[in-house]
Amino acid sequence: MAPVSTPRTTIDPPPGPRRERRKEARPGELIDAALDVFADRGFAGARLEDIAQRAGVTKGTVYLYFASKQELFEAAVRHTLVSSIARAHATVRDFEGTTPELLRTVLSAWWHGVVRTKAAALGKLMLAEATNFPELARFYYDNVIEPGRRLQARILERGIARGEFRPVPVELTVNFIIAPLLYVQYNQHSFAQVIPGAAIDDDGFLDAFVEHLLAALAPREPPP
Amino acid sequence: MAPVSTPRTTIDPPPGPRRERRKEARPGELIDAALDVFADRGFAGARLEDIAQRAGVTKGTVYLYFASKQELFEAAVRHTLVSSIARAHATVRDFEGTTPELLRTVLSAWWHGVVRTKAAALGKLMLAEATNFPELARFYYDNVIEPGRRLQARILERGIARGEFRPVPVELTVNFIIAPLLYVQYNQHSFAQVIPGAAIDDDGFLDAFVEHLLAALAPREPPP
Amino acid sequence: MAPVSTPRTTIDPPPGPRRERRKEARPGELIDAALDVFADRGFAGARLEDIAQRAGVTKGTVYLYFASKQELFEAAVRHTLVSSIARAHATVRDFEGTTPELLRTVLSAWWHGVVRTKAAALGKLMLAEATNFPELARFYYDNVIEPGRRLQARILERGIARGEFRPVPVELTVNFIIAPLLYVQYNQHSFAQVIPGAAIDDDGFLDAFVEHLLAALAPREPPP
Amino acid sequence: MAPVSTPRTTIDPPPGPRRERRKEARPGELIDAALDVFADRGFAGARLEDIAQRAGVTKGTVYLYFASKQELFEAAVRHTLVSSIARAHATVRDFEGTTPELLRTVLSAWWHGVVRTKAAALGKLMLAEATNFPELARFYYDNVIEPGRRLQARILERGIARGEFRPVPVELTVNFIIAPLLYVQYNQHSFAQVIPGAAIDDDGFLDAFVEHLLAALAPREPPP
DNA sequence: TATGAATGAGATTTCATTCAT
DNA sequence: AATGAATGAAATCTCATTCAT
Repeated sequence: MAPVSTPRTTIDPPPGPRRERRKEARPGELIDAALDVFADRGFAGARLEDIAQRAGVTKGTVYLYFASKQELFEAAVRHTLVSSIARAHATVRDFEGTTPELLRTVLSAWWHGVVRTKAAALGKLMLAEATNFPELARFYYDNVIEPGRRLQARILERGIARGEFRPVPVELTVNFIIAPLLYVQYNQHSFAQVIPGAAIDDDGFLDAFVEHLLAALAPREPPP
Repeated sequence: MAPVSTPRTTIDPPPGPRRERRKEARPGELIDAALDVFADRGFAGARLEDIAQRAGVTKGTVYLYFASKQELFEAAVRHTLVSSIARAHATVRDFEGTTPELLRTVLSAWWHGVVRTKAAALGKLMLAEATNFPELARFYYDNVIEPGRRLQARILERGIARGEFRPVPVELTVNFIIAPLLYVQYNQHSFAQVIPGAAIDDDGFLDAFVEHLLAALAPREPPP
Repeated sequence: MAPVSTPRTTIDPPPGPRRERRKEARPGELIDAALDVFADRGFAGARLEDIAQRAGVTKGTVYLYFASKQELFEAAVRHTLVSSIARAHATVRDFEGTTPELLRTVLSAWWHGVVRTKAAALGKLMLAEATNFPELARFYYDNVIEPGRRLQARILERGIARGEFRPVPVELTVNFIIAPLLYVQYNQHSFAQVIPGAAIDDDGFLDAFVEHLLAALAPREPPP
Repeated sequence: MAPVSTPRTTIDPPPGPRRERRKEARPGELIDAALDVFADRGFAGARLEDIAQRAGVTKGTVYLYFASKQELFEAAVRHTLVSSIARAHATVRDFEGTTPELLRTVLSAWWHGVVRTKAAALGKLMLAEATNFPELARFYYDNVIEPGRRLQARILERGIARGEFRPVPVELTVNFIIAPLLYVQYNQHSFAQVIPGAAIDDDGFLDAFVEHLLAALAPREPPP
């Protein structure tokens, strides 16, 4: 039962020019490559060499842009986040329809814009490395998890206030909304990678989930 | 579980009492220690030295019981999950009450018997290492995830058949049941370790969740 | 004009047992080897591998006893010093003869006990590395240079007080006493190593120097 | 001094003005910077990057003028010492005053023209690197040390011959003249850099030393 | 059975050197 | 002539594994 002891397949170098000067593009390319490898193997399991190779450079080059493996890791996490946080909030603020519609819209955005995106890998990565990188974990928590929870909380409160949802304990219910999507997201970058049957790609997932949620949140009929 | 070269994906019955009973006291301590450290730092990040120290022995001793770091890892995973699965299935088979009660019983067992237990660390660990240990991931999937899902599916089907639940897409709905508990379980061994506010200890969690589920699954009032 | 690009002559391992357990002796052996190599090549130029090999172990072993190259360096300097400082002071305190005799005695002790000893290498080494290791330099200065100067100053003062030496500016004159011996000491571990003619082994050196000093310090004949 | 493969151990006359005059401005700045950094950190410890930066260029530029770090090192050593040697010899040959006056003149020239000059750094540098660069050491020895010693020897012989000095063993006594000045020179670029109290700046140094020497060399009063 | 000193392969990191621009 | 991004060899350091005791 061998671990994937790194499929050290020596990839043939791309046939392009060997020394390409890309000062502008490099950090981004490195961060992309790093995110992939870190998400795959974890921080300790990722080798600088693999990251460099995936970015099409040699080990030394990485150190022109990042002072250490750890700094590269943090840069990868931070950079990937920053670009995907802002998007979500705008949606809620200005929404004018019913709250069920709002809920569906937000979850759909997450499902289509994150869960199956590269940025999704970050979730599992941070979950796995939180204890090793407490400060980074805090950063992630403050900028992703907390805002995400607040977003859902606000939706619930809106629905309750408008009589579209029954009164529920908001903080707890937030978990029931967040968890299933996260579950799929984690899975996608874990078991689903190595066990074909484990993937939950079903396009009906989102519809079923929204339906499930709305059923759970629907105001109770007053007894006649 | 002796190191065998033929990969097995389902669990053998626990081995009858053999001669080497004394020999098996040590491995247990090692496995406990290993689980802690692996869960904390991941496979690559865990140092044999730390594991040995936590078990109160020296590095060399580990090799008297496990041929390699990897075998120790696999043993820790296998050993820890052997026990708690079969029990649950029996519960379902023999349960005589209503399905809502059954659901509550099973989730309560999970919540009190796993989520806040040491074994819970395993979940996050396997999630993080699945891509590095495909065969172990398969083993875990076959023995934990799949059975767990089947268990929930059976409950759902029972409820639907008895008219206690409305008809829902079973396979998808299973996710909505599993995910919140897993979410808490993961959290407990990740962010909650380093960010005080992140823990979800609320004792009301289970009740609220069951209530939430039952609301979502309740049969619809027939239109008058 | 090639540098001695490290005569990387792979020394055959000594025929003794390959894994020898010498916990007690190791640090000393390593320090000895380190002092040699550092004195030869300087801190940056010395390779851990060379030091380890000279001590008859492998690289990894060095790290069982010293946390880093720098710590090994500092340990080598400190340890070698400690053992050779105390000796000198005792001599002066209890001396009962004339001051010229005392001077001869002290210089002779230095010449025979240090200049041609292994510890002598330290002098050149610290001279070369002082700017790279300020704290260590301070330690060396406080424990070797300063005490050495004070020792000579005391001798001068004794001689002047007893009318055996003419009055001279003590602090400055100390330099004229110390420098020639240091000069030989430095040379021995520098040019003399690679240029045969550069060695100053002459056994007459010490006698000539004492004679020279006494002439310089002799009280002037009062004009008749 | 062009890089030649045949090692030469004595200095050629400075090359007549050639075509590449402009090209030689840059090397000068580089050599100055190199001398500083090499003297500070030693050969192995000096980084091309630092040298380049101090010279106000980038690393790549260094290689337009010197084929390697080592060649730069050799050029720095050679270039720096070319100038000041010949001058001194002329002084001795043509001096017309008393030998004590000659001694004072020569030592004064060294003190003011070298010891506190940038070139002084070279001394410590060569002392430290002699064992790493045997041929360069030989070059330095033949062109600096040996001539320097011969110079002092000639002065001593002149004094003895003219009855101004008492008969002393010339070769040995040379050491007693050279060493104190070298000692100060070394110090200036070593301990004095990091330990304020260690500097020997005293302007009385030279006077005291000459006085000391003359006392040691003064012809003995014939016993009455 | 247990130890822990020792090993050595492999990882990260540094930096002299190259070379396209 | 000059740059500076990129390379890659070599150094330091880590740690799973071995083995004499």
